[in-house]
Amino acid sequence: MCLLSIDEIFNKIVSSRSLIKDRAVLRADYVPDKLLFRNNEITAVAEVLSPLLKGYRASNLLLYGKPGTGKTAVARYVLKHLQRKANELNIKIALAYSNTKTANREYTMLVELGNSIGLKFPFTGLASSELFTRILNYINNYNLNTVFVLDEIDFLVKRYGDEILYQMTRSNERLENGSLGLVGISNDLNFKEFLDPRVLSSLSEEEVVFAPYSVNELKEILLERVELGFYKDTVNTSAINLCAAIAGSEHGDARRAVDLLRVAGEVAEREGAVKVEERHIRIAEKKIEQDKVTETLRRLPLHEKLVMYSILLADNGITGDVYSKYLELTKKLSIEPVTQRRIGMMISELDMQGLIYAPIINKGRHGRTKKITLAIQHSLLKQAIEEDPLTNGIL
DNA sequence: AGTCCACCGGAAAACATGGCAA
DNA sequence: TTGCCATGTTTTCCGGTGGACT
Repeated sequence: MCLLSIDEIFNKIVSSRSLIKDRAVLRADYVPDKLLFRNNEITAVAEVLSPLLKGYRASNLLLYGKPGTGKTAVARYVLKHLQRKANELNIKIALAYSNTKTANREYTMLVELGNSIGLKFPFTGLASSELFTRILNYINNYNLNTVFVLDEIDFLVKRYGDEILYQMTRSNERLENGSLGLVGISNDLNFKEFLDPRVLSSLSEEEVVFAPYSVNELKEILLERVELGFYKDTVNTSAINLCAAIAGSEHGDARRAVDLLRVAGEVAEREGAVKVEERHIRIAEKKIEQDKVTETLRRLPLHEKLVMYSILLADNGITGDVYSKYLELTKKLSIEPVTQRRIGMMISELDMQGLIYAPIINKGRHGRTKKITLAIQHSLLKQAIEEDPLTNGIL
């Protein structure tokens, strides 16, 4: 595996010219001092939130647009400046941000929001409604004008329904002091259909729609990042163009463009290149895809990993085959198997995550089941199994 | 025309986890 | 502590199903 001695590795790194000057600038969540091409949006958001500076409640606001169109960046940007201004004027406001996709549970989201306005909560054990009541009490007691930014709100709604949002939109009626304004951010343009009309009308008191960046705009954004993040003359112009073109062809996604650029830079550095070229972008494109899969696999719970491996063993198998392989594996590792019903659910989940294909097929006399195949490279899966101390016993 | 396979997927019951209040 | 509660996960139970086969 390891062909180079550790010394050689260090030497190579030291001697190779570094291309990247400031890695942080090249991360997708970096918020620049000046956001390009989003002035209208910034103004709109700032106007909606500005009443806070006078001690009034801010209207609820819905931001939507495709991924990587700057919604999160604009929200954070405005929040940052708002907080700064409030400090300057010595006005007490509380601003909280939560990404409901990474927070992934209603509970975790409330904990995050509570924490960032200064509350402490236990990890588990409380009802969500209890958490929420506490948050409201806190706002009430300290007379805070508050804004909650709920990023990727469509995720929350699709998974857990809009009950919690309903509570939130109604909370101003429960508050005697202070206020709670909501900023919802959604990637999905159709997610409104999932909302109760009462919630929708309240949440979208104001709306800002984010249009995708054009290829030229992407190019400008990349040029700025290159300027800040790379040393002079280390990125080929055609590489930048390619980067912008790739991201542009996928609904003008700036996040993707910046990710591509960073990874390409790393690839080029590692191979000791003098410049980032087009081919580095191509390599980066593949690498990002693979890393995403590896990361998803790594995060999979034990039994789902076993299911994945069972699918590999029973290639082209149907649910029954996969389940019997799975039983063998659990026996080998001497752990308790779960029921086939549960495995069926896991298979559906893995299918939704895009790790496997599991269409239902009819074989007439021979029943009705799912035909299951892996949707990822087998080697990546093997690697993930190997890495995990809980599963490497089955190899 | 009717049977019957091999599982799907909904619903509810059972179990587990962890805070709270007394 | 102990009993209680809410939440989340897994099991149990079971009705449902499209088409190859008789």
